[in-house]
Amino acid sequence: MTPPKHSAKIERLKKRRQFLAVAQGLSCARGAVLIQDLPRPSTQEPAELSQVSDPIIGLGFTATKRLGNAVVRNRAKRRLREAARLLTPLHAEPGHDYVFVARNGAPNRPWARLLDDVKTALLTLAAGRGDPPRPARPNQSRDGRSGRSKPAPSSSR
RNA sequence: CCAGACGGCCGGGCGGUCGCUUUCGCACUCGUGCGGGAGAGGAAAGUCCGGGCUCCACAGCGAUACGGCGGCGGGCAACACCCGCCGGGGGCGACCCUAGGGAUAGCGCCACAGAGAGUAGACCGCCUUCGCCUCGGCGAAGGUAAGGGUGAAAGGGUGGGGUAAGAGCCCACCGCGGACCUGGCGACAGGGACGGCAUGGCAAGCCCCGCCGGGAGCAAGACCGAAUAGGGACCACGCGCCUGCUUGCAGGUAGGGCCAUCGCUGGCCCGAGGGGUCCGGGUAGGUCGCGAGAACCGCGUCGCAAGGCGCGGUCCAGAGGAAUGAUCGUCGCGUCCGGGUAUACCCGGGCGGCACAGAACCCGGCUUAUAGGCCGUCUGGCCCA
Repeated sequence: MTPPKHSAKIERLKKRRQFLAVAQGLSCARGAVLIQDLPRPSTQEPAELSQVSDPIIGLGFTATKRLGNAVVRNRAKRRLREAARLLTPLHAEPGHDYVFVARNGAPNRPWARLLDDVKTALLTLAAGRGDPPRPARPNQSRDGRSGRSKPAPSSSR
């Protein structure tokens, strides 16, 4: 195992407000997972914030009802939680909040592929190349994103 | 052995590695570490009934409205549940199904077809009389409702007598109603003097009868309670001028602001406050509610059973974006392919094959979903003895 990049404390996001806030940040979809990323709102004074970045990573996990019944949703979130436990010490940015959204295939995608999905998504976000948030009440004009420099999503097979 | 009926049970096993929640013990740098224990279901589901619990409302009784229930007896805290029995229907049978009170309390409805569908009716027919006439029919009047035809249903059925032809017109049996008798706690069953065909179906159309029923729900409810804003009390400081008094308040005024701008006039508003300490309401948030119970497991006993009683033993999830798992190996099962000879069976390999489904305050039920498998009792066949 590679040594962790940092030893940031990990917190769980628990309130609906927190999830809605992170949804305003960058996002990146890879395979069976969509990850949203937002720098943490500073709870300290600006002077204190400037010295060292806030050493906390916030994590949240979501699965919509579209994915399946409660058993399927729980299984998807558990697998994402396990993947996040293994990979966030290596690839996540301290001082950021992440929300892992389960997509189709999250409950039964081969474990190695799911780990790869999470890893590449985290790296893409760390490089600041995620997608901007969708408009709040969208008509979903899908040509609005066509020109963006987004790598083709790895086709799930 | 085959086909089937009913009842009960299980619903992946084992082992690595890494984790989560909680509890106990021990450490210490006091929130972490180490060790031990416990940690989803038969439906946790749907949220359809019945309760516990909490808050709100409420003198008692009756009536009305609304909703629910509806054979009888028993069980239960209670029920729309369960058990046993009765009536009706289905099956060769084991068994299964059954919204099963009232149609002489009243209203309403009975499509289509048909002459007629509920104070019955007469299309084809049948019979009598009369008339005409080509002697076989036609027409008119009347009597009928057996037969045909329509329909889910045609105002009892079958047989006989009777008659011009017929008809409960009369008779027998069946059916129907039924005083009463017998058995049963009862639903009901058996018999039945007598009546003499009057009494069709639908109550899942309205309704009538009997019984039951306050409302909302753990987001119930209780407690703690930050920042900010607002409320109250007290303290000291300050507050142009006038008046009043209950001596810290009220009214007026100088002054200021607004009504697009300027002048005049008019209207409205401000016209003493800020600071400190304390108090109470309340938001975010947090804690409790929260699991020893109509509990579970044995044994005994009563009961056909549901279940009751007695004795002994056990402690059995408590999360909160929501733990109870993730992953790897192996075994088991299923399926596909190839081979051994075709069935049975065996060997090798593949599988992104392994049910329905996740506690959310807690119990008792109901309903619905469910791959595969096990056990028991019974029924109908076939073979052997």
